[in-house]
Amino acid sequence: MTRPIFEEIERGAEEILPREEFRLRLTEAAARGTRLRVKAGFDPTAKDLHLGHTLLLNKLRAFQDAGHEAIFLIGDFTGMIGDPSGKNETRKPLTREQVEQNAETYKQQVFKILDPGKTTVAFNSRWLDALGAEGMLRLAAHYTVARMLERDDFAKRYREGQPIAVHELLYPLLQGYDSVALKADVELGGTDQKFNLLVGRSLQQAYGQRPQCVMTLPILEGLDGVQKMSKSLNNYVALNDPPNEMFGKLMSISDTLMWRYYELLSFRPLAELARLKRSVEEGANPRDLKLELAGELVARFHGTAAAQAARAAFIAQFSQGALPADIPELTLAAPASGLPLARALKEAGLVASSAEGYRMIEQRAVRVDSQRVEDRSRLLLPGTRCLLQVGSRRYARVTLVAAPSKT
RNA sequence: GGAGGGGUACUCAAGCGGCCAACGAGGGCAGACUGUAAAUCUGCUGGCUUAACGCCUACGUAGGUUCGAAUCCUACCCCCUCCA
Repeated sequence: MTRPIFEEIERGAEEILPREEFRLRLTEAAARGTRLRVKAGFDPTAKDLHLGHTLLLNKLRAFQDAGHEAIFLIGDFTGMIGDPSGKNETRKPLTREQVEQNAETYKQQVFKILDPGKTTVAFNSRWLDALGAEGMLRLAAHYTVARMLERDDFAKRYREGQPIAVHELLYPLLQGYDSVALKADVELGGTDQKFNLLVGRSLQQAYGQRPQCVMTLPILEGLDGVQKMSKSLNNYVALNDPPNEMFGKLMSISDTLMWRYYELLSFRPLAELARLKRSVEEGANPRDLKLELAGELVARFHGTAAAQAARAAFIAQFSQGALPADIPELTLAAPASGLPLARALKEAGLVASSAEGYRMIEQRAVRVDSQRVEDRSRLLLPGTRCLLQVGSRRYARVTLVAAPSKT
């Protein structure tokens, strides 16, 4: 019996529709030695992939490992139209150049997870450009307004009198048509994509294809633990984040969120997660598990050595109060009478303005050579060299040189 | 085409001639507390400066009235709803 195969593929999925048919197709493919075409679409709006995207990518990878074909679809065409986001706002349309640039960055990043040999990268402009007005209308004829308004966010906005642009109603059709063009067997997406994925299913049927199965995956919360991880909310961990930064971000999540990340991002067996939870209930410090989690994820994208180094640096800096290793070195010009500290902070890039610098000093957040400074009129004299700190994360080492006399 | 409503700082949202750099909430930053957290409490949150005063810029855009406007007037731009 091939039941263990189902378990591995289905792990972590929110919903599989229809599940029986999904299993049937897996079984058929195994029996015939064919590969299923598994599609996941990405908007080319964000430049950098973040951990939220990896839920989908990991699942694609799982399909690949089971011998199937992953189709990484970049929605370049729809990206240029402008896409309704989950927040009931209309995204700005992107230019062709932006889209191409973003797509290129995507491709470089996805292969940190996907197996290039079993991946097809596709752009939906290839068939959507060619669709034309006639094709668009024929496509639109396969769906009704009433059914389109069944989608949760459309229904809500319509009910509350919020605007819905017509092209937003067409967007799911285009996404669904992607499945037709690709002859997808399975489509993956976040739970917020459920409706769109199902549109693909019915369009395939309308075009005489065997309709795809859909698998939805949970939406990953961002570092704030509340809203979904996204670049625009600045609560994300990008795959491109340098190891130390990635480690630090992961350590800053709440204990509650840590468990969520363990469940969704860690590759550890479920039995082990249960064991870890028990150990915390028995008094273990969750911080130590957070170190483990951060280590696992950093290692996944940067390698084991980098993960160990990041962990050591983190402990040194925050647990033991050591200075970080990579403090920027700067040289600032100071008049003979001295450079006001607040301005030095600004010029060193530690604060956005000297007004903010003064505020930081008043709030007892500023240290010079590790000594807290509360005197806002403090001057830094030329010829000196010192370490500036704002809060516990912003550092700079500056050398003051005499400024050429201005007048 | 007609009628009505609206555009305020990162977001939401008050203000409707001076006390408004603009209530409040969220977010962000900092301090205390800690496990680096989270939660909680406190403070800050336009810029140039500063002991403080001050000055400049900002309430869709451009003008105007006024000693004085985010608040009144005019024109324009944009958004939303309803009717046709």
